[in-house]
Amino acid sequence: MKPVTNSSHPTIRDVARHAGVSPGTVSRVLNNSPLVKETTRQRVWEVIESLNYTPNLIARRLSLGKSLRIAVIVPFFTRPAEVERLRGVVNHLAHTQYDLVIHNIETPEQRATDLAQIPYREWVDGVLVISLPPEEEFLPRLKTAEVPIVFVDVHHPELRDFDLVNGDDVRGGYLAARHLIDLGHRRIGFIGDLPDHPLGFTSSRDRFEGFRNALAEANIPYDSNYHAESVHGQYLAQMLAEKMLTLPSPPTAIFAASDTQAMGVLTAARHLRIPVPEHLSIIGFDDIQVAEYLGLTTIRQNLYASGKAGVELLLERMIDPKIERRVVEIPNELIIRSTTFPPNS
Amino acid sequence: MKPVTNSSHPTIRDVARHAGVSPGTVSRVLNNSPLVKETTRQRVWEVIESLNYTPNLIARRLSLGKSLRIAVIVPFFTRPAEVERLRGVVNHLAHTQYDLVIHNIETPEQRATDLAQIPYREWVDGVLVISLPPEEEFLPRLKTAEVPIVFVDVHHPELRDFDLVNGDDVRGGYLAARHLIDLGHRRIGFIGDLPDHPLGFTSSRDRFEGFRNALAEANIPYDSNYHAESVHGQYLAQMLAEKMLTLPSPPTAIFAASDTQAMGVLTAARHLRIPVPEHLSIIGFDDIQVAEYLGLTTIRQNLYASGKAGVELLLERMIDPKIERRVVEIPNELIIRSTTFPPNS
DNA sequence: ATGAAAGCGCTAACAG
DNA sequence: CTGTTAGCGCTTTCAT
Repeated sequence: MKPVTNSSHPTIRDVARHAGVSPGTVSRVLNNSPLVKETTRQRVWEVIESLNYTPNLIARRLSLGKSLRIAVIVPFFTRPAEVERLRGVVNHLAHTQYDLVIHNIETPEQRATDLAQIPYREWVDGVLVISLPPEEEFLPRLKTAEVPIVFVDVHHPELRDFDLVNGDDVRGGYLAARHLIDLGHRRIGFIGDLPDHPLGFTSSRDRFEGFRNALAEANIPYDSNYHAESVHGQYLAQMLAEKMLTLPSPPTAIFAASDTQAMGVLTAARHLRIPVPEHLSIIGFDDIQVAEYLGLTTIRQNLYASGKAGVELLLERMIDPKIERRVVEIPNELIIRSTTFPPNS
Repeated sequence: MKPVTNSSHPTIRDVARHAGVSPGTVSRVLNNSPLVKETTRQRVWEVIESLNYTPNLIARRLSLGKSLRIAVIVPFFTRPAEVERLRGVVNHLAHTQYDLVIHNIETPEQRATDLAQIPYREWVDGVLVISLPPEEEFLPRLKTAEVPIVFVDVHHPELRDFDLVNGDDVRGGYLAARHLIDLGHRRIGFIGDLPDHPLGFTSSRDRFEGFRNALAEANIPYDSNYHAESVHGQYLAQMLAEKMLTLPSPPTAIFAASDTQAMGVLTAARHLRIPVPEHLSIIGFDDIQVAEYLGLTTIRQNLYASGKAGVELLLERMIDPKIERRVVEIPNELIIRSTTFPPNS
């Protein structure tokens, strides 16, 4: 064959020839084997540098039987929250010999093919799944996968055997509601995602659960008028909020399951000329970048840390698959800014 | 050797044995070679499926002498604008057999090592450089690189030989200033990045150039009081704006070289209780996602399209390195929202 | 301490 | 149409 090989690159054999040693020795030098005479090592290194030789990673991978790659499977990776997690992943991985392959998932079909095939077809050494609950039918395959898999920000009862990195959405929702209740609010609305998201996201549902817990604890009865859900998005949240705020007895505070949706609520208030926070308190979730600009009170998740923790767990497990299973919890934090205030009526 | 090979994977030889053919034939089947009998093809496919065989890409790469990977070198990839470009890249690449390796650059040192080494050490088949002007000393290496390199959003006089995808920042700046001038503004401020950015970004400078052109064309003299620069960032832009707006004769409009900086200007106006747009018009650049929420008038760059165009050029050149050099221009567009208005005085 | 040689899984030239 | 074979560049036993 005549491979379209990257042309003029010297190979390990060239180095060996120039240094008057065997390829094996050069390999040993490259891998810092202790069993090579100091003078030889020197000579080899000199040749390596004069030839500007760099090992071919692909050959190395094949020979080692390792791909030196990890895959990250992430939905809508341009969303602010996912990007921040990814940054944690990318930056941490930059110090290692591992490559990152990003699989962006935007439909259930994509998830199906990627989750099912990646561990096999792509020959990766590890997989990081972010924010993406697996479908039931793939669970068995995942459990018997030959490569380690770590889940970040996915809550699923069947993941008891995997390393996990999670924020506590239930607790986050509780913190948000608690804050409003402590301020004196009793009529509190919730705006979140539909519970049956095609990709099965659970965060909105869990945040709502925490929210309800806090209300129950404060003996505030659940009122379905104060509960609205739609497909994720700022504009739809705005519609829901406008409806809720024109109720005969509107809420004095609204908890949005994400900052994006909180922005929709802010717009609704502006349209209806309801002063925030004087007549309406608003709290979001995530603490995405604009939240600070908007002065939005919110629940912060340390997204960068969660991405970083995910790779760390994965790399450790790749080194030793038998270590005990770990669950890392990334704590949420209430960030009080200027959209929450005691109720006015 | 005893490679930690991905354990139980069948190889091409297993398939061959089970199908009673040679590995070569299996390879031909896999690669859709026309020179294989239909019945054989069928039989081989059956075995492939029953064995759940999938080819080892690493071996394939080594044998082909191609890495089937492309590298993208991008600064601060979490910035909204870069993310959007990346999405164009990732989504377009998902349909191909190529992997993406992301190199996030945040310092000149990182750029130096990555730009210099990637084409060699990493064995990639192509490189996409986003928003990152090369340092002079690396230009020769880039020009003689063995792999195709495409630059997206980098303006540099020495890039005459490369495929390029660019927005026209000068024209964008012109459009922005022109819009303000057409509204009747004469005292127009500019807030942008420092011209000597360590990574050599040129966009702010070019936008300013277009801005000045428009002013000159309208016979508005340049006033250095209305010109302020600092390190990129919302808060610093806010400081500059506050200073500019408390001048004895403050500008009636401000052009910020990015939406992020425009947000700083908005904050400054709010602090100083200057009504926008009645007493102060503000126009930004980029049309990042929040711009719409804020009602910010801005210059839109079609970022997704630029990322996509970048990979397309790259893939085409990888197929045929001898095609004529191309320059794709992604047009800017003035998006008028509610932060610009005729001057009030 | 070093060389020789086999092998990772695949492709492609060559022969038939 | 198909089998055989060499080889991609590297690592790692096994000898010496």
